[in-house]
Amino acid sequence: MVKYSDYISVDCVIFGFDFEKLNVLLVDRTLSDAKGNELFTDMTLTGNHIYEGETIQAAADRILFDLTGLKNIYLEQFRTFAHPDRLNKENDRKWLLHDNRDPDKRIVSIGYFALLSTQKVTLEWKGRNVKWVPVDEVGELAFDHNLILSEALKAMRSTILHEPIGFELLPTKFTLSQLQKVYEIILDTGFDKRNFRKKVSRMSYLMPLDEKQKGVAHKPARLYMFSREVYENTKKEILNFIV
Amino acid sequence: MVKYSDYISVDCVIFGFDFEKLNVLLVDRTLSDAKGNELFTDMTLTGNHIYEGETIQAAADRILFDLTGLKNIYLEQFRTFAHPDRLNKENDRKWLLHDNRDPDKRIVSIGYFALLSTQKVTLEWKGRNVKWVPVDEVGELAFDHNLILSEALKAMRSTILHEPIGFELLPTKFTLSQLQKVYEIILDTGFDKRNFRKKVSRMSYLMPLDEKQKGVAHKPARLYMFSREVYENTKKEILNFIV
DNA sequence: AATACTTTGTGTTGTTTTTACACTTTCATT
DNA sequence: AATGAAAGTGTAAAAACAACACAAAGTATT
Repeated sequence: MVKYSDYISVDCVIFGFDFEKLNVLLVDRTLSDAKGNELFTDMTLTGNHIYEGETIQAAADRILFDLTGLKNIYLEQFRTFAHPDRLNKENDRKWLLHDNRDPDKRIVSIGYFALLSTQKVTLEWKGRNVKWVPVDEVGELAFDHNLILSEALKAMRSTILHEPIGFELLPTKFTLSQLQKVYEIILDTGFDKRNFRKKVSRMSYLMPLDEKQKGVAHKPARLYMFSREVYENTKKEILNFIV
Repeated sequence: MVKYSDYISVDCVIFGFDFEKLNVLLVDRTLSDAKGNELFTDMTLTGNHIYEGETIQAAADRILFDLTGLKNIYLEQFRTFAHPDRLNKENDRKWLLHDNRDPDKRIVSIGYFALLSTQKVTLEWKGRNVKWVPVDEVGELAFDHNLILSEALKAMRSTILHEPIGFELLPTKFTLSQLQKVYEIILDTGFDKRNFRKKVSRMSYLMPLDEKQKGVAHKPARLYMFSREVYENTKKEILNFIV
């Protein structure tokens, strides 16, 4: 087994959009005593240690791959959490002791958020006990994970206003209505359909395909793709994004 | 002496504006051998350890106060640096060994940037060997501090586009021309004076004072102040900032 | 006292962007 | 053949943006 730094960890706030709601991937945490009786059960964000010699970016990618089986998904470092009491709740101390760790040792956690479409993920991957929870239905989490989640949301909302990352929450091919829905859900607002289309039609990196939705009980919508390449070449011209 | 965590540190990128250029506060680092011969000299950003039990925000405030004698200045956490080789340059290893530290131990550094007017600071404070260097004249720095500086600049430019932090680089009372200059220097662009004034006149949190410049060899300009209080109450309405 | 110098402070016009708003088309289902 | 459901499209009024020049108010110089 590879040795890891026991004072640095990475927490990934993995956001998944399912065309209806914004969800976050949470892990079940259950602690049982020696006889197998359940002491408590609650949930955490997805996090892990960093191995010796591993960069934090690589650690975040690894965590993401372990949980979703996906590579090359959008990942952004947004904030680091190092409050000396951040692991100090009663259940957290029990959990750490059970894991032979010193609950009084400060652990620095570097926060990343990831964006993907829930469609892309098979949660049965490696049989992890993880599940999607709508962000507005998340209850009390372990450690300081409610704080980390709310900071991740804040950072993500700020980024989505200024950079084209809405696409990351959709399948590779998507319709304009789906894109509009992404922004409406995340920014908790509504847009006029015609004005929204007028706006995004100015974005040269939003590429219309010669392809339509299939099997829908209404006029099938045209599909689009996001071209990061075109975006990188034109972003100097673009000042305001959505809103 | 208070014990500190030897694996976490805070680096503060302290930006100071002097009405002409954007500067960063750097510290001289000189290593001498036992006989007093100078082995090398170079510069670092301002950073320090975090004491046991101290929050990182408090550590950043402390570093800032130690160097400038100022409290309540604008401070923003922008990124964390934890590459396993970040302290691995030859001079850095010598420096760490001289300081009885293990150069192979990874140190996580949490990056903050601070904004202030150079006018507010007396560098003779506590006789520190620090100085202002224009950001476009900074040479090779110790550790990974060139990377940290450039990431701080990127983050600061991004924030200043979306949040009213330009004021933080000026004295409490300032003129509109000084404010315009801040944005011109930092964004490396020019604005039309009338259009700039039209834009900022819409910001209710920019408060005109019944006071004018004194002792200038030309028509004295009206002074203004930034009201964070008004801003906090009105920011929901504000969508685009400068540019 | 007059003049030169420097920076402040102000308005209009044409262009672009934003906002508000409704109906027809296309497909699957019954 | 009719129904239901979302796609797709244009216009007009309001707001914001970009480009542009000159008189006013003070200090310094003579």
